[in-house]
Amino acid sequence: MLDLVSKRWFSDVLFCIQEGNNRFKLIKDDLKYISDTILSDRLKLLEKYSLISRMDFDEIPPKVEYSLTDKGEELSELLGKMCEFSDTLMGEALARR
Amino acid sequence: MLDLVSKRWFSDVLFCIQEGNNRFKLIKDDLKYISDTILSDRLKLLEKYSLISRMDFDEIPPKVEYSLTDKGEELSELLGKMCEFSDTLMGEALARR
DNA sequence: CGGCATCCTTTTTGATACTG
DNA sequence: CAGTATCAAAAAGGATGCCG
Repeated sequence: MLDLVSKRWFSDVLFCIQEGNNRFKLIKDDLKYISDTILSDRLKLLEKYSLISRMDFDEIPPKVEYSLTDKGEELSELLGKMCEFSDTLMGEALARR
Repeated sequence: MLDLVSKRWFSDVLFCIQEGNNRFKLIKDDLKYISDTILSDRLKLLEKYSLISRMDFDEIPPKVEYSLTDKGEELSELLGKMCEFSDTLMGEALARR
């Protein structure tokens, strides 16, 4: 799990979907500097561990929608806590300089 | 923070110290495959963010003891929760194969 | 639009030897 | 004992071009 969330962009993609960016392009545009390769990989990982679900409409041009599963929401909350914790930590580390 | 915990051995070292391995060599022996370089680096990071405290006895041969700070304990708990969560996730992912 | 394959760059990790 | 310095290896990330 730690290996997972520690991957660059992983949490970003998760949070991004949570905020309603449910299409490949939407996520890509929202995150700006993520590459196709990485976004694709992270989506697969998220799906592999049932953190998101992938809905393919089988249309041309392709249309695919992503959404968080309950587990995804749960993880998102945990990560949120880590981020809060992180903020206080980093704040103090900065103040100490 | 995520960048931090995602580094290889980072959480291992944290947990290891929590379990009472308070010396460089003890940690190294307990984790077996960690290199000096990495252990040294992780200890510095942990100290930098006040997750552990480093007590140097200024003896020869050198004697240094590490222990978790309150923040370290807090992080350790959060990581514990992530691991629990992870276990159920991975279990299910395995069961699905 | 939603990707994958290829190739290249950057970052991280690790092995070894050495020091106070 | 508790590290550091140096260098080599591996992993991760990214740019580009292409496809159904």
